[in-house]
Amino acid sequence: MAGRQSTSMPAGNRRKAAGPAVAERRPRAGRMASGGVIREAAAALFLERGYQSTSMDDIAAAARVSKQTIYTHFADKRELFADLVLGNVERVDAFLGTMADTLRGPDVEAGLRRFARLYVHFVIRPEVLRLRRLVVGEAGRFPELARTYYERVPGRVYSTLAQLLEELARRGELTISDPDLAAQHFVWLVLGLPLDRGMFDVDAPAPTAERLDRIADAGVRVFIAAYGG
Amino acid sequence: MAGRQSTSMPAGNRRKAAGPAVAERRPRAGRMASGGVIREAAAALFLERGYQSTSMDDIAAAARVSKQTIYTHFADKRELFADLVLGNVERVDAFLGTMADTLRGPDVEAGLRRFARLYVHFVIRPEVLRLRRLVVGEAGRFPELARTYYERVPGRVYSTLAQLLEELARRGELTISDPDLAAQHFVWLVLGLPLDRGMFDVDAPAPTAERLDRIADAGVRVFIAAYGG
Amino acid sequence: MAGRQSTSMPAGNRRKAAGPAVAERRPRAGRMASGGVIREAAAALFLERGYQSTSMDDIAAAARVSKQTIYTHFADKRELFADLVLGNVERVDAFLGTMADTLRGPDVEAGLRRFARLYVHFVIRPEVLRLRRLVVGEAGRFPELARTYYERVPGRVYSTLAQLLEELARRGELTISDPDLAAQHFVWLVLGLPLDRGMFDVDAPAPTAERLDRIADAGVRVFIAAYGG
Amino acid sequence: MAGRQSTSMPAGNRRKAAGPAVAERRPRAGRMASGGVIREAAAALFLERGYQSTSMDDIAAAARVSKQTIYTHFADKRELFADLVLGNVERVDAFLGTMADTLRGPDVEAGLRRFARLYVHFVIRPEVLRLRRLVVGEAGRFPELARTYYERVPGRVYSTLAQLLEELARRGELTISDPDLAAQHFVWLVLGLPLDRGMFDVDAPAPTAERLDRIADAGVRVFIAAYGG
DNA sequence: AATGAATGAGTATTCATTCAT
DNA sequence: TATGAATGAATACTCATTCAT
Repeated sequence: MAGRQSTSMPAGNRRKAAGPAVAERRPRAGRMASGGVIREAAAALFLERGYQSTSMDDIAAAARVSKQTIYTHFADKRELFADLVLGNVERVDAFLGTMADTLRGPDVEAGLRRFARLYVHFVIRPEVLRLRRLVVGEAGRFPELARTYYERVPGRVYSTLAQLLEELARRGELTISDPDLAAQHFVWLVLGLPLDRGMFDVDAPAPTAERLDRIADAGVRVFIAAYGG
Repeated sequence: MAGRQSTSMPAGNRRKAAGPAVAERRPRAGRMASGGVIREAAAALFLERGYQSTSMDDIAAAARVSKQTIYTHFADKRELFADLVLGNVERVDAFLGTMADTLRGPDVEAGLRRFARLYVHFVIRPEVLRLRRLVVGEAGRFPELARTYYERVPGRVYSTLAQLLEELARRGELTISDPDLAAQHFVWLVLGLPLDRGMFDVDAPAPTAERLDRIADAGVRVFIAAYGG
Repeated sequence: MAGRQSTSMPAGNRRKAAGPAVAERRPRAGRMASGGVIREAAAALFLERGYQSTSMDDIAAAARVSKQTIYTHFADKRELFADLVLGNVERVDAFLGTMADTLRGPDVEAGLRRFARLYVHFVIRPEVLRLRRLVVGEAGRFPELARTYYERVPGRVYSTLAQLLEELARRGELTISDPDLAAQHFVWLVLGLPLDRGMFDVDAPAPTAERLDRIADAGVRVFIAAYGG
Repeated sequence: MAGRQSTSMPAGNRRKAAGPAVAERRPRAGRMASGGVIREAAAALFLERGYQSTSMDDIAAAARVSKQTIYTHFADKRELFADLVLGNVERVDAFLGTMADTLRGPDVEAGLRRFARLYVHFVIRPEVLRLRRLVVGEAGRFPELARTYYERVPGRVYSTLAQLLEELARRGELTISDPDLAAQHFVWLVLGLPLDRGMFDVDAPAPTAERLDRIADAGVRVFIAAYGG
């Protein structure tokens, strides 16, 4: 939004007064970065309004770019959407690293608690919830994309967690027969309540950090009762 | 929901298959019952294609009714959607009753297992998953509706379960300090894995009954380890 | 206004008369000037059929342009209508200049007679009457527009006339205490009869030039009897 | 509005036998008055929103009557409109009588002044202006109706006035060669300004009674200057 | 006389995408 | 690389009118 055109001309009647000289033009600062600008504009709009309610015109306007310029960078609307959904998958890597670090330490339960808290706070962020809603809601239209998102984003957390749990089991810190299942139990004990609520209640204020911590801790307690020692 | 049309044809592409004779047209008697027909047609299409991808024309065609007839029964498209989402809420009652029955019995763990299996099978049905995806995906456009759905459908299961667990605790069969939280733990231990996967993977074949049972049982085992006796 | 299309065909039903070959289609060059074409087509149709009875489809067909092209040039139907009503206001300027010239001369009554004849002929033209009917008829829907039209078109004539009359009074040629009122008397003595009839009788043949001149002269005679010397 | 039909019997309900339980029915208080109720509802809506913007549904709702009941009383929408426009023509008679009375008296100028005031107040009433706008605006769709309205309503005033003026001229009170033209001059001297403004400015507050009287008096003064003695 | 249900044609407006420059 | 102009098909919703009861 915000002060959208540097020219002082009352936007809208540019049509006729195209201007004589070409040099005078070029209002856009960076010129080249269109791709990124478009990507960001599209992402913001998709997350805010959904896929179908966001038009290419909206995106072009938000990116301050002509519609055709979008098509220079992206084949079609689907691609723009796929870019939003899968474009930041690599960011998960960072989280995966932190995850391992968090879990490490002499006190297993404390480690699990640290990770549980980290994870629930991460997932409950509004933009993550919105993306999740978006992907789920468009799963009918983009089945492949939804599946891929699942594998690449939460799926990688699950499998990494399973590996780490298995390691702890091998070290005798936990008693686990099926590490994948155990990972699922851990995740849903911690995430189930706030994530489910968050998916349905759009306008609800996010739970407070304290509440999230308590939920995480309670989940870990149950997990330890079943898999501890 | 309910078997909407005895014909197995995927409503909507009738246009081409107009039939051989023109005389064959107008099979509908002329009066009555349109409301129900429309409701069912709309429900089927919404679940199949989503809200925005289903047009009023599609619904009219599927219901074999003129478009305006839809508008005599429903104020607008939103109302038709709300009808799908909240129109069958009372069916939950039946489930709630069964639920209580299922839990009853001398062996607590066996009761929980029966319920867990019942619940997971219930929730994993394709039409339930589709409705869930639909509501979540349109939560941005229909926040109130999504919230209401949450309260009336899964919410009622949660609170009923919490009551039943509390009762068991009072009878000394379980050790529970926060029944609502315990109910959430139970639900997500059992449902988390298949529901999460089901939400994202549209085309995936439903898990086999055996697999679901095993998942349910495993969840109950963890629950008992934490809350048992 | 402006002779809009040289073809005498009643624009709009070209569809059927598509011509023999398919290659013949798309006669419009491809670019440019659409704005003007649309404007003219819309004006002609609005004047002929009225606002509500003219559909955007009609306009698009008459302008030989796709419907969406209309929307790239004009925000909505209202804007197209406003363009017709206020788009040619500046043409009044020409008339205002002529008006002053006409009135000038040694013989005041002769000058008034010249102006009266000019004015009545100007106003009684079918397209002016149609526009007047249109604006009045849509005054309920476009109150602001009707008010503006009144101020900018007849209103400017009235006030210019008042100024000129005041000048004549200052020179002792007329006796006028309230120039605005005198201008109104002049205008309605001359215009009242033919304009009122013209507003109601759509199909009536326009009065002959002689009849209009006689009406104008008679009006001036009354005016002079009251305000002369 | 007022019961326009002199027959007190409900048009034609003999066809069917009354049936056994006729007394029990009668949900509507007045039963018979549907025609009138519809007429009034339609009139109010047409005047408020215009012809095209008033739907038969609107009228049915406002009259608290089923849509089909409207069609029992009126052939179609046009007839309902014609009824509004021409249905109260006979009221002009009352005005015509008053008009003659008003003009009578020893002082001609005073009589003309009385009539001028009466007339301008009559015509400037909002509902009269609205009807006039409506008829003018729909003159394209209902040319015959507009012409008839003109003849029957203002036209009768004009011709009656012409007769009365001619009589005065015959009595030597005025000097008039063309009574019809003189009547037009009178009418437009008095009405021109407020009627023209009133037609275009929908929302404008009606002129005060004093202002209208002053306008009327000024018009009469000009008329007398030209046609007096 | 009155109704509730139904209809087919039509309303303004929006869409993702392509073309010539 | 970027654009403004153009498009055809689709969108939700409305209309005056008729049918069977």
